[in-house]
Amino acid sequence: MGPMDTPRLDAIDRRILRALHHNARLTNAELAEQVGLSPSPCWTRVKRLEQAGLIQGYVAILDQAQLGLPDTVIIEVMMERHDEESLKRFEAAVTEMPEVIEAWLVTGEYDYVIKAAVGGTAGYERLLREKLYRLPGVRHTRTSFTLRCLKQSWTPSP
Amino acid sequence: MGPMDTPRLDAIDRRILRALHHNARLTNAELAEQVGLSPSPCWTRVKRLEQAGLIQGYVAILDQAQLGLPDTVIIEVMMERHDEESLKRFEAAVTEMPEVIEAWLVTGEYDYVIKAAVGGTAGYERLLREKLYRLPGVRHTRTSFTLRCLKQSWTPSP
DNA sequence: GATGAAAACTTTATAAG
DNA sequence: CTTATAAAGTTTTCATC
Repeated sequence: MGPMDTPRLDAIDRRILRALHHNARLTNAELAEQVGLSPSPCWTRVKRLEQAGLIQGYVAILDQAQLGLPDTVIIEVMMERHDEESLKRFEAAVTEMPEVIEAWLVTGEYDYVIKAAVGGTAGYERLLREKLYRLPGVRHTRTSFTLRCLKQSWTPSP
Repeated sequence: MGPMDTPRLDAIDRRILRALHHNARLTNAELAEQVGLSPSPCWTRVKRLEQAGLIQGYVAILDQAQLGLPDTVIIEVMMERHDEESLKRFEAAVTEMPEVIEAWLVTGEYDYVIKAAVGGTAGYERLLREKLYRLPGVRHTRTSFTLRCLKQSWTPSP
């Protein structure tokens, strides 16, 4: 089930990836038709792509506004101390927060970039004051509120 | 098919969302078992959640390294001019770039935040010099290379 | 909400061209 | 690769408790 050595991708593989990236619930028959193959080789290719780890999984995309968290914020975090201990604790805590959608260790002026879903400025303030700033080692943060999403993909276009 | 008025979510709805957020290819029978319902009411709820727009879609998650774009960068962009015309052209161009995974209009010092997948520093330089800086109206950018992903979700945890 | 049943379709495997 | 076959499982609808 883990990643194996990278297979070369031909045009049909790319069409399969694009189709499933767009709709993960296509049936094999529908997919085969879309990519111009008969069902049986199509099925073989999908299994090969899954086993090669190229397809990592299938997820449902939910509406975060209807889940009560309509606003997306991007928070950059600068740490005071950079010892293993502080960073590990910070990372573990951030990973556990349900409003955190994405978190990266990055190069540059700041140490981490976090994308979170919150309910307005009140929800943001709560996240910042009650959660992030209570974690030891946080020196400074800098936040951008998102106003509009221009593009949201879940992987680069195949 | 579009979003309707928000239904209240009970505990079972949340379990359905969590399960499908984790694996969008569960069969209705498997899902029903996981959430403690028999298949037919489970199926009715899923359809209701889809029609309410709470489930926006189902996507396959692909391995960007195997697609030839192993590195993720976060690029903040400051514009020179903020007239409708310049912004529209910029947004249209960014949206079309296959390496751009996500792009937001934001508040704060910069105007846009873009997440892109590139092949190393060479791929990044190409994106910046051959694509982003050729767009009219771009004054300045500031990039963080990501070193490690701590968390990657596709919506906040239900 | 649960259950059960039936028809249409899907998955998965295999065989043969 | 294609077409064809077949068994097992799944979806979807509908009737009934």
